[in-house]
Amino acid sequence: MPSPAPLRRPGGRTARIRQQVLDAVLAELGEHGFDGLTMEAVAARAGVHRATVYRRWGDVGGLLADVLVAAGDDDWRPPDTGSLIGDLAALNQEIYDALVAEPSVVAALIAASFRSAQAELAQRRLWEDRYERCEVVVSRAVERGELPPHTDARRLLIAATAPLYHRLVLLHTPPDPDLPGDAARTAVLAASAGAFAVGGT
Amino acid sequence: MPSPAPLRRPGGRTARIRQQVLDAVLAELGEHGFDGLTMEAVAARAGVHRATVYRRWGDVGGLLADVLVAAGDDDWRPPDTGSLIGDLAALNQEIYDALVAEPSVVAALIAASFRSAQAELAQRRLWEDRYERCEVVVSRAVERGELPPHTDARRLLIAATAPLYHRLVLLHTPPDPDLPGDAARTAVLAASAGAFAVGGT
DNA sequence: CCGTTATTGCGACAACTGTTACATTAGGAT
DNA sequence: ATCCTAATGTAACAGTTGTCGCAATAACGG
Repeated sequence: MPSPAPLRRPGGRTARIRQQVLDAVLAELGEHGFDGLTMEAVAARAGVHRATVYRRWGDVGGLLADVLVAAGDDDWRPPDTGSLIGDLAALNQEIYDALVAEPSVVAALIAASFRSAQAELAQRRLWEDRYERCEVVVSRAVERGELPPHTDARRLLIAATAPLYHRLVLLHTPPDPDLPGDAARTAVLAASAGAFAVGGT
Repeated sequence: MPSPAPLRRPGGRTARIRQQVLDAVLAELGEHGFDGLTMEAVAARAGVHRATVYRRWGDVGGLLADVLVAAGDDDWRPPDTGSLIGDLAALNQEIYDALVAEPSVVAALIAASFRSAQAELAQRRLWEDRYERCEVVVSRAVERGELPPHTDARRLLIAATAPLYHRLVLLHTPPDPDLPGDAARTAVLAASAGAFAVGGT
């Protein structure tokens, strides 16, 4: 006889409460930013008792981790504009918009990844997923003949997007509308010069 | 009669206690990372009463901000290897070493900048100072004829260093010894292609 | 519909955090 | 040396945070 199922009850109330709590987290995040995110406030806004939130999510990091897991369940796809520079510029524009939003939920999630191992792991998985979905941008460019074969897609993508995160998230420089396009153009130039060639080709 | 001096007493005991506390912060940071940094623990290790730390620094962010201010008072200069690629690679190697140290004080300070406006401001000033000192690397390369004049030094430096921070701090990918050199090489290729040209030249 | 029990609500509790008033110490000037 | 007072030490305090045992509720299987 197989083990008679773990006897979990994810239906009805449990699912409803999870949704209420995650919504409350996003709302609190939007209003008070990450620093203002308290277990107490989340529970109150969700109309749930403190103890419930503590029991199911443990701490703020657990809450954010669950939010990140839920955020990964979408059908996002990278832009498809017909050219590499266009795709990268559009992708960077999306990132830019998310980062300069006030307050930025994305920035708050990044901040959270420094305070909780759970959130950090969820964050890493989400990012891995996003970059993997983006690799098609590079393969399409290769097919169009814009790039040499054996181009390291990941390194190219990181070169294109890293300056955005670095300036807006770490350096906290004031937003510059040229940033997305400039970074995209720089990466394409480097790629054309063979900066991301892999193997001995 | 001019105002008779603010009547501060920065000498003797006050200076000594500041040093004790800042040392304690770095020590705690090295042992328990940023999450383990408590006002209580810092005070205890410094042999000072809690109330003193609260009065002078306010909170953890204030402590880190003061550490960052103290960290800026040094005579650091960027590497001078004789070539742009060499300078950037050496610079990136310094950054790499600081970021992969376990535990990394630099990473902890970055994390702190997300939790405290004070620390964030101090961090921004320190970074501004560092990047400014690095601009000589670019001007030397221009003088040597390695780069066209009117090259945007700041954008070049950020393009060279951003991938390091992005991978190691945000993406948390495992350390790769090739990273510093690869990022430096990519930036130089882009620069040679005129990616950072400024003005109409 | 009924019974089992996972899940939540509830309230009390200890531990921790940050503040305050007052006493004590020591820097700096005369 | 002596005085003034800035800076620190001390202890008590309210507010917050996280945990626990127990009662109430509702999901799931029959």
